Amino acid sequence: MPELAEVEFFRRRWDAGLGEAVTAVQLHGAKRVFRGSDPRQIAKLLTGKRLVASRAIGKQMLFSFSGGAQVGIHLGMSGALRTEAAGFRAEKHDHLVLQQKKRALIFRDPRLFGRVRFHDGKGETPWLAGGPPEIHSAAFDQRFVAGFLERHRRAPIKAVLLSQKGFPGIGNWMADEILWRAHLAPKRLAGSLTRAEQAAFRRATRFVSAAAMRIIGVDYADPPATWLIHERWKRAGVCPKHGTRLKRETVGGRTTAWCARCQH
DNA sequence: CAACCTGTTCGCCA
DNA sequence: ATGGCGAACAGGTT
Repeated sequence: MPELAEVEFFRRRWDAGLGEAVTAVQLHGAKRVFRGSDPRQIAKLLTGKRLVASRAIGKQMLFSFSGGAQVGIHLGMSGALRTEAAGFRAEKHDHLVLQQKKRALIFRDPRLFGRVRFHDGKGETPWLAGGPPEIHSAAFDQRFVAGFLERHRRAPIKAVLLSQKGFPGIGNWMADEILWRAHLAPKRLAGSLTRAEQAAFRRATRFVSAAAMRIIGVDYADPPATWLIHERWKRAGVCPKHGTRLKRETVGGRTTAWCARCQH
């Protein structure tokens, strides 16, 4: 499920434990999700520490603990965060459980594409350094977007929009939603956009991100019925605007749905 | 049973 | 060196 708005939703679920100490850490060690860090070190250094802050950068979440320890979580394709009552016993796909006095914070990921990283707090977390501007930030301006499109001018716009180095947090459904709203066919080469199209594209990217954060990020509510998301996975999905049957094809390596009448 | 999946990374090629 | 692309990863769902 996780694109930037879903990431925001899951991050907030763990915020229930802000200010409180971790009394015990349970993990299923040697799991793929811990690749790149030692899960036993995570357990050792988090026990007794308070969860003091959290934030998200694109699809990457960062949880900060007293003493400076940082846990980075990426939800991959099927990851989720939730809370359960204190004393919760980890089930099959629960790779990391942080017990607190009043609740348990749980990371579950059946498909194991997600990832848990750990940093002891000395200096910047290396896996976040030097990333692109967040979509909602002032630095995500026309110059940045035009420059990124130019750099990837020979790739389809859909593939470019999925690149986390240019559009942090955008995933497959948001990309289709953005291109539909910007009236751009997914196979258009990124370098072929006119200045006006570039501007519409950036506007749509910001709009879909902001609206999704508001709607899905807060309580996982449904986007308005006028959005493409409700039609794009249906076998016989139609354009919300005029009911034209949507096209479906693999573009940029992912299943892509678009309206040939709206998008050129 | 086969196909499909809201993501990333790797190796190959131009 | 840089950029584009297909395969691989894994398990659940349709």
